Amino acid sequence: MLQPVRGTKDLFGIEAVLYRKVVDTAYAVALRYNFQEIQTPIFEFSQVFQRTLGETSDVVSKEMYTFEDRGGESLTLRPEGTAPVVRAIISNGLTQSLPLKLFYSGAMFRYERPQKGRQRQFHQIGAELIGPKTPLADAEMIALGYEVLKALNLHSEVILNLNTLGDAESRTAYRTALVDFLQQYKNDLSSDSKDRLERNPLRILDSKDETDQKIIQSAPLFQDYLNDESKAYFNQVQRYLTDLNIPYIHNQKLVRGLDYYCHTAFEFVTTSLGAQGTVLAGGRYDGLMKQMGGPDASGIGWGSGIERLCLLLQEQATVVTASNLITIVPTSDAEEPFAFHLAQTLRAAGLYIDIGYSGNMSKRLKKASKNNSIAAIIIGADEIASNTAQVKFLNESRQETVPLSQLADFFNTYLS
RNA sequence: GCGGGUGUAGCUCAGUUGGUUAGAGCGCAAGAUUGUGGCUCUUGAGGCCGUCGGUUCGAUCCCGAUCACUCGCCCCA
Repeated sequence: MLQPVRGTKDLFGIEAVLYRKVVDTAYAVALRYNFQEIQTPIFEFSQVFQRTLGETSDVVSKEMYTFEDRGGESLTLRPEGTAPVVRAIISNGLTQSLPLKLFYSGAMFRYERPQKGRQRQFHQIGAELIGPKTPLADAEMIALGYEVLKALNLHSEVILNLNTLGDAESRTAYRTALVDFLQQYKNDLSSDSKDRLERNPLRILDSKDETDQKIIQSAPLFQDYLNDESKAYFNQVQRYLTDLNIPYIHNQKLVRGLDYYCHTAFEFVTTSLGAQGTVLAGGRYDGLMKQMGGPDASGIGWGSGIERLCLLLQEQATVVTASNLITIVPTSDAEEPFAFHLAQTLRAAGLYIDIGYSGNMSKRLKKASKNNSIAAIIIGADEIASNTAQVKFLNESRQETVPLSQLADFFNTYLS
């Protein structure tokens, strides 16, 4: 059996249509915010991800497609979009032209067990705003995400979860307090959480284990450890969102898995995709650029899974928009050359033309119905002799004779 | 990476308590219709019953492994 590689998928038909719709819609919205497109290579030196995402993160420790090329370099298929974009900014000296607003779409790769809404090769749209460190930037990025979802008519299916991870100082203070607190319950924690206590204690906050949750209830709260600056920053972001009427919930347990995040973190989440409910997510990453060897510029960005968006679009039964297709129906094989020539002429005039290929006339008309044509142009010996065509409107049960020379104008007028 | 479920036609699914040529509906193709689609009727094509191995005189069916899909965990988009 010729199977595609595990966790990969062929895209065609309605799925391909939806995929394109998502990308085109998102880019059109991003353009209104003055985002420019960027395309980075599909793979990078492994260091790009290892150094930035955090050695203990799941992505780096078990999910990367890493391989050695023939020159002995360790390369990795990109598991996410932010690190390559930041690398590209440094590589190309774009740090001279901050602020930058960049939009991308493309394939990402993670070696995971596939599930609904989770593939090994998946595709993201994403946006990064690099330079300004102001709550306005955070709010603008969230607004962009919201507007993209809105343009796809998905905003009502999704809830914005918002949190702050504070600056480095606040986070370190809280982390210490949390670990101190959890140490006393160490033996009661789930095995996953015991592990997390070492690697990423904040993650324990959103554990699904019941016992963990009970313990967490009396744990110290992040907001009590935020310094004034972090608090003020987050308050301002919230004020902007409220002012823009973007609904959200402050989810104090929202933690993001990658090392480079700080301050604002957000996820648009749906309940209708099972365990993979996160549809568009991101956050602020102030230390990333410097960590990668660039200047100390801050940034905020998000990524969104195109496949997940498409699943949601399918669930709400999106209607395929009928194009204005017209099918030319030769009454027999003898009229095919003439019909082909006519098709080319009409296409050149800007019309969408298909040809009914084989069988008797009945079959050819049937095909014109099936491909959703608005009309059939019937060409037989009589029509050729009289330089006319029979135009049959397929959803109006109406038919009229039109001179061949006027066909293009006839349809262009009809469709306008 | 861990645990559960499922694999029969392009799609949705029957079925065989182990026994010649494995079924239906939809879809596809041809015809009924020598120039008129959606409805109807007739006919046809299409399956190594996911793959490999074991048990058996004989396996699509029982057993094992493997692969894929799926649900949950982990994690994320």
